[in-house]
Amino acid sequence: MPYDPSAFPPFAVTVDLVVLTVRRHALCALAVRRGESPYQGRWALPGGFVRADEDLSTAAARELTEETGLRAHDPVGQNPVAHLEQLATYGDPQRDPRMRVVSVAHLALAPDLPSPTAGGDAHSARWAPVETLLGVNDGLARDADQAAPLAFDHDQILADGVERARSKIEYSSLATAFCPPEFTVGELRRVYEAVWGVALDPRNFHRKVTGTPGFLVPTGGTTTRQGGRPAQLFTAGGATLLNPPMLRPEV
Amino acid sequence: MPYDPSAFPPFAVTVDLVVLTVRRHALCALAVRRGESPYQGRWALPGGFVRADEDLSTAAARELTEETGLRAHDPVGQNPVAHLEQLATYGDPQRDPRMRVVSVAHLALAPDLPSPTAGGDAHSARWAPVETLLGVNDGLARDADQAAPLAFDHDQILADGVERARSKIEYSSLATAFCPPEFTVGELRRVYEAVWGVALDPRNFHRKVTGTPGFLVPTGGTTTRQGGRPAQLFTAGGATLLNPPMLRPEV
DNA sequence: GAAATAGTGTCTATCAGACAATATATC
DNA sequence: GATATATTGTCTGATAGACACTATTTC
Repeated sequence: MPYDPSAFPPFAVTVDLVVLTVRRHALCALAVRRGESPYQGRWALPGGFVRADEDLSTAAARELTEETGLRAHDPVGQNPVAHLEQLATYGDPQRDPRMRVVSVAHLALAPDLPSPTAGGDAHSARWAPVETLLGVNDGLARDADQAAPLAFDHDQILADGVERARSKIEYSSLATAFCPPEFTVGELRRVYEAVWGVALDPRNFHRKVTGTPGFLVPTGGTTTRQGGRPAQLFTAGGATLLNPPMLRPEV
Repeated sequence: MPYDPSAFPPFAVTVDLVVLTVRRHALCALAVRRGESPYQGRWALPGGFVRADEDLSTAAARELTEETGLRAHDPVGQNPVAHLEQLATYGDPQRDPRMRVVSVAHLALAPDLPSPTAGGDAHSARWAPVETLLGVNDGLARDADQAAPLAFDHDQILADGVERARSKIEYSSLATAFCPPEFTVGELRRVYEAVWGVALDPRNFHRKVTGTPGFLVPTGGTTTRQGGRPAQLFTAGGATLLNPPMLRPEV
């Protein structure tokens, strides 16, 4: 290994965040409008530099809190809690026109929030459906506010994050990260439907999730916030891996 | 985003490689002995600096070729071909005592090679069973050549790479990356057995893999290199995702 | 009562795992 | 023939998906 600490090529290291939530039956991501060049005025993923004494996951959690007020895995949290994990690292030499920047992308899954906190140093921020941000269907899905692709390689990062979320809720209990602390089976099902973009049979879904040990723990309470017959309330159980998995329907 | 190109904290960026193969019925990883401080004389994963004009995957492929002679995904390769993918990025501020180094670890899966090429700048190199390198069973599995943990955080990186390989062969055709271009169902089964450390029923395995469309393509030839009745030879089919998956037996 | 959502039960095709039986090589 | 591996077939229990039916709320 050619370690020569005095002569290594200098890199900047950033973290970028794919923050996903489910709003109004759609999978949405947090986007911020860039206030400076390059890509000034374009939408981008939130992110920022890793500080000199900071771990990558610490930097990601800090950016998440700055942008959304969410805490990552806060064990004693009064604050809303989000799931946070490393996604992938992007280091094309040309990805930032100014200098060599390696970005360690992270994926955050959060329950529906009232409205984006345009905090930190973001010029403005919004939740937008991932189809809108990515311009699926040859750009037809982009609306007036989203005519252009995301800045840098953030389209690719967002697409990778969405695919990670879509596949990971199959074999883990991660879908509960999109739900408030207490939720019904129907609310959990609507999360799966929004993330996958499919319709699921409510009866089979109910049988499946309540029959998987450790997935859901009934709180004893009920709610009727969806209308109709009152539904039992659950919290996420300790199980993180679902066996057997909840498989995406074939297309 | 607080981009200030003139005042970003400087990082060194490296790639480290988890190169896995199956030798003598055991899952083995490539380790190199460090010739310099820190961790001089200790075993480590192969790796090196990312060059100033080089993509991360390019750097990983270059290191792989330097260390093993393997080419990553060579489309017109006479050379042996390996599967190469990004694994995860490790950036604890203390992981290298000399300076801030962020390492983008990659995972390579290769067919059994004659012997490690002690090429590049590695002092020496060897294949060792991952249990030996990781010292499972409270260190009892480490032999005389492997009394100490790997250098830096390479124990963690190796463990993450092994777990990635173990889980990924469940739902993808990646196990064929451990096989030569032509292989039998029995050889493929012994790959699964070595990677997972379990025994699989040869009859159910055969029915499963030959019944999954696109997984295996018969070449028409047969071989008897395992003894017993001649077995059909196959090449890897185009399918990359296995549906339904090949599930690891419960423990 | 109509409509909506929650929850249970039933049927069927498919699949995983256990294992009998046959095929074809080497020793 | 003994032994080893390959390959096919059979049986059984679990599960996914389709869907009938009941329960309990709001309008």
